[in-house]
Amino acid sequence: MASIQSSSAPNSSLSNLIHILIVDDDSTSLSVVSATLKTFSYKDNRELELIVVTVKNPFDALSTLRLKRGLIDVVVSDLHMPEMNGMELQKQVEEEFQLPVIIMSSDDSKNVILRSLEGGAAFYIVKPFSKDDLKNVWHYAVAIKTGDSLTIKAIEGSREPSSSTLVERLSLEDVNSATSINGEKLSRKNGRKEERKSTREDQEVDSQPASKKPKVVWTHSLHNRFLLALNHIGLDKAVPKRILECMRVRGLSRENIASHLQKYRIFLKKVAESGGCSPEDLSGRDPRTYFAPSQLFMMLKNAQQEYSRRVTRGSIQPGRGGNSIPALGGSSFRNLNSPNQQAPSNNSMLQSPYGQSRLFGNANYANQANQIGSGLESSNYSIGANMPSHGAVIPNSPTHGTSPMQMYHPHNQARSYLQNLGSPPLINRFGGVGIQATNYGSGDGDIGIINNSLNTINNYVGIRVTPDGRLIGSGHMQLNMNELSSGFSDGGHPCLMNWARNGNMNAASIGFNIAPANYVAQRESFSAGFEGANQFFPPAPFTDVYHGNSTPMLLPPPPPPPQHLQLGLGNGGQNDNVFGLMNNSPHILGGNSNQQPHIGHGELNVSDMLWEPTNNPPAYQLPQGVDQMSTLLHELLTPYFLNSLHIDDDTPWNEQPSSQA
DNA sequence: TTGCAAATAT
DNA sequence: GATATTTGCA
Repeated sequence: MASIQSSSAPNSSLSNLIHILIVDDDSTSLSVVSATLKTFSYKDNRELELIVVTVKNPFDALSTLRLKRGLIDVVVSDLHMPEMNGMELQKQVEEEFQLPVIIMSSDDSKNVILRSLEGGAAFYIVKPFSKDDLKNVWHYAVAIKTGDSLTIKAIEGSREPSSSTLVERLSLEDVNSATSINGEKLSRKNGRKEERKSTREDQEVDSQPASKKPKVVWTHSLHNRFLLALNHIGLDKAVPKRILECMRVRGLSRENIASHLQKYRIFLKKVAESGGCSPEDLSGRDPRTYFAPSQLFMMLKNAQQEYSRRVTRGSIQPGRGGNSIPALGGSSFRNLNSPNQQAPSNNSMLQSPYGQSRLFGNANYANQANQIGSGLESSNYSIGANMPSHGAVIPNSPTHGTSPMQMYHPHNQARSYLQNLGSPPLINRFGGVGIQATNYGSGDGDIGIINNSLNTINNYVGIRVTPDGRLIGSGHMQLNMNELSSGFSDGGHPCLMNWARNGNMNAASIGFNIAPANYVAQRESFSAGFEGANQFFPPAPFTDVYHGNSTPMLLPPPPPPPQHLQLGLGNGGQNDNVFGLMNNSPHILGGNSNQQPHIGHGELNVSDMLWEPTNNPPAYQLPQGVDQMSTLLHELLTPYFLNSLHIDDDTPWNEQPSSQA
């Protein structure tokens, strides 16, 4: 029943074998997938041998899995099959074998895709697939076999013997071939894997629970999952238990999460207080191309398409001073929605948030050069992150008379999220995180242009922004917008997020710039520096994507109650004019007022924005360990964290991610 | 349950 | 010695 084809000589050791079971009633599809995957395994310099097992119906798939219990690493299944559809198969496979199932189908309807992902599909590829789609499958399989997912799997012990063998025999070449970061790190990584291995081995061999808990390594992908959970719940409401439920990672304990949450909060606080990273923290790191974890692919793809669609159709609202600012809202962070926000419907992803006074998480979809980097133009202000533009540098020059047609079109974007996997770093493709204001200060026409400066050397988390376009990372150096494209640590490739090489939790270097539009108009700066083969992260649609009620991960709670006003932006939502609050808030969050002097007229300070006006008591109490600055930073940084992940990156989250070969 | 901080592992 | 993670405790 099952046809087994090995991509190379059959005598290689099990450690180098990747078994993929492909299930499809269409034999053409079977052979295409099979053949394509094999080409990847041929090309893969990790010397991994691919064993493809193809079956034509789900029942054969199940019996093959039983027969080869523990041998198959990944299942790729067609969705629509006569006897049992792919999702039913997935359910069974998950239940019985705890194996990831990738769903493929020609059905590209959002509902189906999301349902599949919610149901637990590892990811979803739409037929006819491109080579890159299948390359992803390959990468995923490699990740499953060698990567971080096994970190947790090793702990949970949910997989069968052979997989432990796989883990144990993790080849060092895998790690070494990953990239040339530096020898020290690599050896450390190897060390970790070895350690993991022995932990698992001990447990298995002794078949008694170790007295000590195996250490959880917070890999990038695990951290990513954590961040997703945080975003769904809202940082202010995220407690370990809820995060745990949301993350749904077997083997991960509440304590693990509590600890990590603690660490993450410390990180945010540190960022908030320091205003960013020190140059030493950031220098010398080379930006990498990152992939997002598999489950994000489709959501992001959908979101991106949706955003493309909306932007293409949407109006471009002119900013003041004759500059047009692409306006596109859509908060990725539900808890930051305007208090007046209505609950998203199932298709809320499709809802245009135009005209709503979102506060954060707005996304712009910037495309070609000369589009304004980011920000939602609303009557108030917004902080947001741009959608990535496929292959385009996104400068912050304002768009004069931008036509919607200049915006990104979904047609060529549709698959871009999967394209370039494994390709060398491309140019900066990200729009910025930023703050923009149209009602800034006295309302005399200043327009906040967001400038997201992401630079591993001389940018900081720029908390303070000045109207003349300068960024002042509190206590640190100023950033000249013209320098944004220079000084990157790796041949000029901008880098968005970098964790400190030394393991410290250092912030991404993100700069905010608020400047009068006409000023910015003369600038030539990037709106952001973020590179990667897979720049697709749209922060906004995340929450909106979720609906239904099956998978917690995909099912955020309903939007916050109206009284939930985030960020201390005012007075219970009655007045969204944030900037009216600016001048009466000299405080710096965390009490480090010595670090950030009072900002006078015409200057903006994020802290100011976050600070509750003294005559307005906070609308709600933030939980312990969460402050407004942390919340803000979380919102701002998360998209970048998420975006900077390799699908198979098992680098600990606070280390520099490894790069794809 | 949570978050903090001490203890322990790496 | 510095960090990351677990564990104990209020």
